[in-house]
Amino acid sequence: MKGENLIPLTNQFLYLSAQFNTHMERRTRVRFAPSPTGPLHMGGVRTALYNYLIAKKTGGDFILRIEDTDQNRFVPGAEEYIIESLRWSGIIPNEGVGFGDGPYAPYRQSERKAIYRQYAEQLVKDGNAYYAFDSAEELEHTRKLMEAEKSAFSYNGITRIKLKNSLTISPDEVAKRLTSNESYVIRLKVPLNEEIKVKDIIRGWVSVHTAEMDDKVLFKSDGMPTYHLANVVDDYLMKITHVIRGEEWLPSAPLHVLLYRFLGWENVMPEFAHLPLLLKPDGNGKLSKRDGDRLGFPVFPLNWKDPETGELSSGYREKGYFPQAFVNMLSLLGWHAGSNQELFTMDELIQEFSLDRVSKSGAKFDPEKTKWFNMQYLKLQTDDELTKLYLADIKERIKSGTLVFNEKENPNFHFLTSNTEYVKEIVRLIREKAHFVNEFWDLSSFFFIAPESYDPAVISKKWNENTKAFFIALRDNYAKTEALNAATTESIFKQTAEPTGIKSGELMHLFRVLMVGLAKGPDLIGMVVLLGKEEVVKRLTNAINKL
RNA sequence: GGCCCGUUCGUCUAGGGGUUAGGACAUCUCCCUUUCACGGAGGAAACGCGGGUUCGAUUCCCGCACGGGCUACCA
Repeated sequence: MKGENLIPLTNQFLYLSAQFNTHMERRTRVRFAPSPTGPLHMGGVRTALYNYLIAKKTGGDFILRIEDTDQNRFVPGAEEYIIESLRWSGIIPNEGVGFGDGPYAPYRQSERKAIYRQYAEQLVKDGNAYYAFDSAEELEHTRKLMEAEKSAFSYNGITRIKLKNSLTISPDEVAKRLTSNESYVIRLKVPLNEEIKVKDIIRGWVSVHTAEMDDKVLFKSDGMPTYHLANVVDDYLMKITHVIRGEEWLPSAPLHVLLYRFLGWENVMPEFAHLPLLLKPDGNGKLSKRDGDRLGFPVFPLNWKDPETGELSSGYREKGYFPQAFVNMLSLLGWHAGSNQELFTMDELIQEFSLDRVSKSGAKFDPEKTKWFNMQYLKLQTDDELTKLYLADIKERIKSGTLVFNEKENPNFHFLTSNTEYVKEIVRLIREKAHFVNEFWDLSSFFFIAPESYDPAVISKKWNENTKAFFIALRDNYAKTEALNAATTESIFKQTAEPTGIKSGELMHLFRVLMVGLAKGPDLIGMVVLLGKEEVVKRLTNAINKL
């Protein structure tokens, strides 16, 4: 964010365009490139979001590419999960797996398998890579041996001359091994004594000496490329202009720079931006699946059921979060608009977002603030929208059988729970008390189901012969009234209360408990009016008989 | 261990050579209210440490400490 990086991305881009013809007229193209090894983590959603925002801001393209080069780690359903997560979050790629093919299809690396080999072989031909025949077991053995001597093994410029590869074996022998069925990998030949510099939009220049780098495998013995090769090749082929990814990739960025150089693509190399990590709320370290289970908040956008263990991990969607709240919260984990604004629509995010305001340090995730965000979005909904959501929630509760009640005591239950107007009135009374729509039920179940018990703390303290007499009188007076509206409800209450000499606050409190069973809830008068004369009289009678 | 990255209230962060170091969540107090929330007002709360540079450093530089990431034929 300092020095040269002060120039905003877009300006920086224009600035570069003026200097290099190769950058001229390059349309912004970014990609989100997860591997389908499990459910998409919320940190992944944030990465996707930042990519999306940059694309939209610059009128460019946002691509979803599936990096499934590791056949061993494939998890069924993971790809669909990724697609569904992005869709729910409103982060919609305009090209890629699940979102329609663009001009660079296919977007699944396993389907691009044939493409990578030629580049790996080109690298070998140019002397920048070599065949290596050491088996995984042999290398593992060496690694263990050196570990025992408290040093680390690295396949690099020093060790490669002692290992089994095309640099140490005669060309004839190599040719023989290649044509026979012996398995081999292709490794990058990292130059001996060089400083590799990577320019990162967020961190500035990062440099690493080649002596610290190892000869990474580019092409595996199963015929698949590794991440490094596939990533660079695809980014080049798909004309990616900005690589925006998690910080865990920063250490391998110099390797990627080397690859661009050796492949002759340095002039169209994308710009890099390595995002700070999302950290667990307590202690330190990367936010992981375990933390959600342990601390009771979702780490994933959607529910996920592990196909092997059957273990269920909860998602923001199923917990009742609005996708907009989820995205808004995510946007602010590591980015700041520079103003005091915290609530952003997606359009506003597109407008305001820039990579040079992304912070460098990891952000501890705060589940509490996430709830606050959801409440803010709840407030933004209309009564009608919330009614619709509440109705759906009730239906779901009935369907799942989590809602139990006495059918005889509540003959109107099904009528009430499907009465849109009635439910809307309830929503008006309780909406301000909730952070989530799924809290509505607990805040208002008494509108559908008459109380069967009464808060004992209040009853034992305030229920006596005098108050009982009052409520009998009140019941009778209400029964005699035409209808209960706010005015009559209140005036009759007062008229009845006055002669008793009991504080009306006390009586109100008791009245509430007799109506709903609890010592808390929405406005009492509003509640009574909504329940209606008949129901109020019935509930009073019930209470008088029971207590 | 090695390499790389980072470090402002408990948390997310703003800021930046001279500021009463700002905001938000959480927390506390008060107000609103029959209650619970919501809302409003206010409070407590931070520049990791040591050296430089400078008239002056939280801000710039260097060390250290601490934290994190990477160190696979995983991404």
